[in-house]
Amino acid sequence: MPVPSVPLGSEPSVVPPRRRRRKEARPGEILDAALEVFSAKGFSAARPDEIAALAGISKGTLYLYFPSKEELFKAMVRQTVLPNVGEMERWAAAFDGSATEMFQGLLARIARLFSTHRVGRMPKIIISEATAFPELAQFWIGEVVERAFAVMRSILDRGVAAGEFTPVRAEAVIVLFSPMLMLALWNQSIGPAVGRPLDPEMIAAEAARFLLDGIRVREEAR
Amino acid sequence: MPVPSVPLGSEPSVVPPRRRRRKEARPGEILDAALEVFSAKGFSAARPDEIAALAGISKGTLYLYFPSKEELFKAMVRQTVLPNVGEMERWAAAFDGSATEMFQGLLARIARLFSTHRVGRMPKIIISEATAFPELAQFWIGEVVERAFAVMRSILDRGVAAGEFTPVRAEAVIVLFSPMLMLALWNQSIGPAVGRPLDPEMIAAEAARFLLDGIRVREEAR
DNA sequence: CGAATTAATGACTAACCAGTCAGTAAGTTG
DNA sequence: CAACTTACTGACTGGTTAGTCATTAATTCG
Repeated sequence: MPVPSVPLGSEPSVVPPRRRRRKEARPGEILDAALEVFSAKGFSAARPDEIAALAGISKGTLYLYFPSKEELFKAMVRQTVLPNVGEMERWAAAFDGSATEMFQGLLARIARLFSTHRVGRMPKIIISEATAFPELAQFWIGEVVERAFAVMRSILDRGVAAGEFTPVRAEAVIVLFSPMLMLALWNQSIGPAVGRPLDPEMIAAEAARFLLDGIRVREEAR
Repeated sequence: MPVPSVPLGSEPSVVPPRRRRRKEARPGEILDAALEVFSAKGFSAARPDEIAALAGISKGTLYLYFPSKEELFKAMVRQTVLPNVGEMERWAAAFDGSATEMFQGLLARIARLFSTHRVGRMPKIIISEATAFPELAQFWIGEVVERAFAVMRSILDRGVAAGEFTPVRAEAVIVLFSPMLMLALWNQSIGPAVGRPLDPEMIAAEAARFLLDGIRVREEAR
């Protein structure tokens, strides 16, 4: 019996030979595995052998597609992050509503993205590795931070123009993002280690409330 | 000339022999060097040889004082962090003023601490290593996060009691800390790699403004 | 079907590194 | 000053790992 028989009732697909040639599918699978392992262990502790095994290939094959561990790491960051930035920009460009609603919507969107998609793991990775890979940090600033800040600025400008918002200085925009970043960092490192995850929706809602109106009681009397 | 002469005008201290016996001073010096190297490279990439060299001793001596790299790491975290938490608690207990002033004061204090003292490097280290050292994350939660949250809660309670603040749910307290944590993380990883440090005082002031009153314009009209 | 092409493999190597320990010398005691 | 104690050293070991390459086998083409 050289070829194992396919069990009755299973998919009519072919039984996979030990070594399949799948040049097109490999890079994506490798990058998926790399995200998994890099985000769990950090750059130095992640082993190419483990990434390869998770992708269902040998280490030699991994090095056929990526010239080094470092290049693999950078490619993984690009593939994970860039599509999501573009999508956020399109959402912002098409948004129809008040600046307040848009601000709340942006935070809620980021919270949902971080909790459902693996981009949520990127802030932790970038912060951990920025010192060792300044080049990566520069890429991150240019391709992610700048573009996210631009989206936030467009919301603020809309709000100021409509008389909804007070002006906000450019250097302080990061403060408006900080609760969502904290959420991602917490849920990807300290939270799981301690069994106390944060609820993304609740954090987004509370952050929007604080940042829009603050925790002080409104002065009713003049 | 077996003993090199001390140059005129220099300190009247003895010329250090190659091997000095300084049992009392070593642990502290080693922990300082460890903070330096661990915060620059992360746990896995930091080499005991390098830490020892920075502390002015050999690797063998390092292992005389700490049984392993991991124990050295934990001792370094404890020594760096604990004294500062206690000081913050004493400040809070002695504070005399409105809740608003206390909130602003706390953020300003944290900003100053992070920019002048090496505790500013701890958030990055903890977040990076929490997955690999769950035990460390638990220590951090219990000894730092809980106590910092308690200080913040005391401010919020004072504010609510005085009619200054609206009530804030316990799970959302982290949002009030997030700008200061973001500041520390940025200035210890992405910022330097990209030549764009954040100004701590400005971030503290803007964060306090946003969190107290929000970015929305106050409704003058009823 | 047989030859040619190339995707995939995994044993190998060169380098690295945490931790050890036999030996050295600084300091102490009688 | 001699005998002793102990802080300190650094060459070494055992284990690990990033990256290589000769070999194998899946696929294509004539």
